[in-house]
Amino acid sequence: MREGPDIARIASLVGDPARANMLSALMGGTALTASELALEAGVSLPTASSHLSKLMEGGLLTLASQGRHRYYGLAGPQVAGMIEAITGVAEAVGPKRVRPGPRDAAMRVARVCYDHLAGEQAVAMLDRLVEKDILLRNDNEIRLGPSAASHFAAIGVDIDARPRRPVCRACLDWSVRRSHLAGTLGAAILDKILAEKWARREKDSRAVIFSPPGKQAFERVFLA
Amino acid sequence: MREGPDIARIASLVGDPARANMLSALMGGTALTASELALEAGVSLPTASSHLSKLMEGGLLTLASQGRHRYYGLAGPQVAGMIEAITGVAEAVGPKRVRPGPRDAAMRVARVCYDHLAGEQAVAMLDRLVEKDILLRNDNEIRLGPSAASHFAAIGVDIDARPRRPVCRACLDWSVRRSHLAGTLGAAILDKILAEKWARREKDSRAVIFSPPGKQAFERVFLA
DNA sequence: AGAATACTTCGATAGGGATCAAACCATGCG
DNA sequence: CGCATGGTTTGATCCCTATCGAAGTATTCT
Repeated sequence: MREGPDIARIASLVGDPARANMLSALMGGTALTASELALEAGVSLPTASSHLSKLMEGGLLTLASQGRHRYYGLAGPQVAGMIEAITGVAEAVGPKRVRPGPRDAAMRVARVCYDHLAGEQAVAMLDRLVEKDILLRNDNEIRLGPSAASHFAAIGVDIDARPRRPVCRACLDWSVRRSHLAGTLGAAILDKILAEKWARREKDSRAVIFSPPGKQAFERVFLA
Repeated sequence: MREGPDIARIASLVGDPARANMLSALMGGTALTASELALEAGVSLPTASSHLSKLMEGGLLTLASQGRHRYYGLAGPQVAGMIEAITGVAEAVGPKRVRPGPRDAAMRVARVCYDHLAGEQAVAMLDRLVEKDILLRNDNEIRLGPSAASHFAAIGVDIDARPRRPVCRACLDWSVRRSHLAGTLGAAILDKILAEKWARREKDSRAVIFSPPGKQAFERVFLA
């Protein structure tokens, strides 16, 4: 018998599909609420809550209460590194590499990340917004630039005046490994894209499909 | 719902105590047989066998058949890295740091690693043997030096002439994070230590306790 | 060939944990 | 204050899997 650090305990925490999904969702560095995580994991709220207590007790998560919202986040970079390592092995040994079908390709280009846009398009958009000093970025912190208010007003995107969660947030893109824009502004932009019918959501998938004219419009507004 | 690499599957493989113990035991880089791993994990042979098939199927292990012996080893450095990462988190969040009792201290000094000696004493011994060119070490590969035969004959340790497993092998020490000597030679030396009654095994523990004169004898023979 | 060793498969059991519905707290809004 | 919303707790169900004994297979030793 072998003692030492209880590695089985930690691994079994990650070993449940629901919890694994939650942890993956948190890999972006963005803290999420219990409901969001329940949605992400595909389980009911009580089940998610139970899982979250276990992850908390296991020391894998931190909790930040803001009013009636409780934001769960990864406990630290060491935990993130562990998830990374496990993900790496899973990718390597998972020869279930069904050839990336059209939907997977579409997912890389643009998809929904809970309430905002992710994928290559979203990464490019954030790059451009920072380049034009509309947003000011300092590592993972993103703030509105001086011209942000007028800019977003001009293109018809509402900036939440008194938001309950951050307006801007960097969220690490799973496929591109670079950040895209989350937060209420990210959500508002996705709303705009869907409202203008520049793109539609694929049924039962997170993929977001741009129509040809929609793509042009999006690029003119956000990538110009 | 979230797709991507099946991280829960991999994590749950590590998440069982028996399997976690096996994987920890294999972290030294030394491939072990099913019986050895069963012993290490504290389960019966059939149970161990079942776990090993699962680990194999999960792609975490490799199998090298040598006659009626089947040596299981970690599938590669990526897997080892993952175990390392999990171990790191487990150590960090495990505030169960009961102050190291006397048995734990003894474990650090000297303990049994299946059939050979591990711990500070064992690490020091390997260092000294390499320093004196009795063993020749190249990273994780250890060979007998020219004077090895006469040296070990002189101190009464038999070197297996036609061994079924390697005579020398580097095994990473859990507590010291440096290598000690495994293989048939490592086993023969442990035999010698116990036969000469320089030390005794603690009951129900891997700790090895040297008597004061035994310690002197050991140091004269192996650390001089 | 026969005995012994190393290991796996089969079968049955038992226990743990994941799940959800419903009831229960807590915070914010009007 | 009440009502709605976000979250947790409780309780009951059910499936999954870890476990071991016993029997089966393979390889080496004599």
